[in-house]
Amino acid sequence: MSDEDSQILIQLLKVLADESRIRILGILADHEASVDEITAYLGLKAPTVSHHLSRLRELGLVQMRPEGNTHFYRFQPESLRQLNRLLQPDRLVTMANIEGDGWERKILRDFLIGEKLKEIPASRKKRVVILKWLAEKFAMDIRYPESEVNEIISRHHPDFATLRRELIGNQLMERENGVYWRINDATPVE
Amino acid sequence: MSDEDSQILIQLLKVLADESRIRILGILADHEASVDEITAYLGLKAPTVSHHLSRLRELGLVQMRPEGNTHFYRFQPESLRQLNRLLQPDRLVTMANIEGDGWERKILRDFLIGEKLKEIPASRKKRVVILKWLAEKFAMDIRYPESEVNEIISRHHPDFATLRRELIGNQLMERENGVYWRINDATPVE
DNA sequence: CATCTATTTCGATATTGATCTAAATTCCAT
DNA sequence: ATGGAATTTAGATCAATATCGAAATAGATG
Repeated sequence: MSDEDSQILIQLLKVLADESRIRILGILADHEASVDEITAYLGLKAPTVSHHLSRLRELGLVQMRPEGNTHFYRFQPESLRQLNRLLQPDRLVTMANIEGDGWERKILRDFLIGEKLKEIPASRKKRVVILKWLAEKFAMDIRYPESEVNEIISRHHPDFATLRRELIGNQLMERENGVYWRINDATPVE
Repeated sequence: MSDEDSQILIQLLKVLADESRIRILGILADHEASVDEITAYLGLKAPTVSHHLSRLRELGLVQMRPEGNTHFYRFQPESLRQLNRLLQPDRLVTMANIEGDGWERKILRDFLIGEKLKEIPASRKKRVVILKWLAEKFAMDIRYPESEVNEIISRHHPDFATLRRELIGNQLMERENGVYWRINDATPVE
């Protein structure tokens, strides 16, 4: 969904990022026009203009009305409003967070030597990746006393106190009366 | 001015029309980040990320803050607002109307054989170009009787009546009591 | 000073895409 | 039908550029 948004946004931007197509849109934003008329405006050959119009049409930026042999194109202003919506900073943030898991694997490669954690990442995002990996060392339905938690974490990194605290803070585990258990890791906290 | 706008707009769109750069903006819209951190997010090499950041920086989409050896980049939301402004339909129209005169020369090439008009263009815009060329056959400060107007137009095309009417209709000439004179051709009518 | 790390610069490669010519299509008119 | 005009499709060319490895730069650290 935000992935689809991202793809739509990029398609829109790619189609708009061309001087000829921008000028075509400028013409059509003024009045509907035929391929031939646009050809004259821009000094391009008909196949080129046709190609541009077809790309604009695919994304709903323009619409076509055939009349006999000539095709009249007109501008669809709503399409630009959609673009503006997708370009909101918060939309961009949610799109960026797709991070399909390709980069997660890279983080693991970077910070792990076998099962040993080289160091605790300073960046929060990287740290979450490591913590999710660490959480998987615990079974989903078992309640662990603190000593055992420490022991398990210690297999991977000496600073079990920090890591234990981070697991709680990032809601990958929960604690009550000195007993720990793993919880659903579906939604990382913002 | 609208030409500069057009160039800025296209530069902005070109820079944004890239998946990696959009994802970078998404990350930076969330929090400032170093090159290395972005590298990890995207799974790209440092030179690539550096290159993208430099392109984003040229257009003011991001800003850089060095801290020791590492460079922190942050997002500049105002830049996107500028883009939204430039994408308004009416702005697009004014940008398209630059038509520096390149296409006018093309129309003349297309419709003229020497001093003879092959045919009267059906599209209004093309027609205006031809009419402006035709108006130049008349001196600016002379008052012509209709018979002489017909004669002059006839040198270029047999249908002097239509062309004479069009010259008036498009306000390239004026008429009073059967006498015609050329007027300022500064602003074509909309 | 020597080294290590983060970033940038440089040069090369490989892909994408704007544009053109030639040919196919479709509609209109004779 | 045949021819002509407007548009689209197909194929080719050429320029722009995303990406990378190698090398240069600059800051921090011992």
